Amino acid sequence: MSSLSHSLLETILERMRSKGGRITQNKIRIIKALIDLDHPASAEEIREQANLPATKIVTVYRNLEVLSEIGTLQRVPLENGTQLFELTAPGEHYHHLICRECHQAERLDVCLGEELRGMAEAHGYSKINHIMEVYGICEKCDSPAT
Amino acid sequence: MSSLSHSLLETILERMRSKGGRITQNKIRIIKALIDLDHPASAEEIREQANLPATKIVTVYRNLEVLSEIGTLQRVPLENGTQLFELTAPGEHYHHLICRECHQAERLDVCLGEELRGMAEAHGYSKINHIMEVYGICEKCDSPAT
DNA sequence: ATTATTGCAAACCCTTTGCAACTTA
DNA sequence: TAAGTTGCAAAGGGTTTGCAATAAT
Repeated sequence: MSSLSHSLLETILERMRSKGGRITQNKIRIIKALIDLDHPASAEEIREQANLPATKIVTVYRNLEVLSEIGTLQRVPLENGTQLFELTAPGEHYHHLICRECHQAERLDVCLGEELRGMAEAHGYSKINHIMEVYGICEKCDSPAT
Repeated sequence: MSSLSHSLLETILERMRSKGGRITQNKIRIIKALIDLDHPASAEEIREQANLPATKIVTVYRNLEVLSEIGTLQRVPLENGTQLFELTAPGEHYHHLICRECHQAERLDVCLGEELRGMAEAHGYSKINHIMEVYGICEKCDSPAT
């Protein structure tokens, strides 16, 4: 009952505390930035959205790592080998449609999770997860340069 | 009729020639190595399989790039942000079940290509492709250390 | 006080690039 | 011999690490 009244931010902060972490302004702003962005973004974009120009990018990465450890961060691979970061509800994950030019990303409502888990287990694998991302050129980027 | 008698190696060499490329021992050995490996591998593993200890890794990358340009190379992202390379029939692609410890990878017989293309086009995207990879721990890596 | 967090700077890893020397067709 | 390929060496880009200084509980 009490947990139902918890926002995602509060839930995350609680998880951080319970593993011995301390709550800093950086952490709060970074989590809020991820919530506001609501789509995969680079560490740099996250720092900008969090309005933390003085905070070093190392620190952003370290805080993203903390989010990853408590199971509430998804890493989204791009075709060029870099990655974006996205906040998820603990234990959840998403799939996206990503423009390979502007990196705009929208969530897709498809997931083969159950099927893939079944196949992987049949092959003797454990601790299974998966990624699925769709890449293309969005309408905006496809229109003739003006 | 004539093309039916072409092996994948010959097909690829022909494509290379027709775009002005020259056929070197490096190219032949790298392609053969990819065919023999028959699963995603790193540039370094490919050089080893090709038995080219004297060939610089730059050259391997450059030849992989050529394969990519003629549409017969797939890049497989790992969770750690690096990538593996795999030969495909021109225009084809695969999905895999990959051990996140030993990087052993097997092909999976699933593909949502059509559905995803439809969804992406409905969102106004063009030049669509996608990745899907399943990660886990294989039986070998999961058994207690001996 | 104790322990986590931050900055600094350098290292890291894979990959790419510029340029000159060398092959291949 | 003209154009593609290779090696060399260095740069690149995103990410990580060690260490000392700083800040949160």
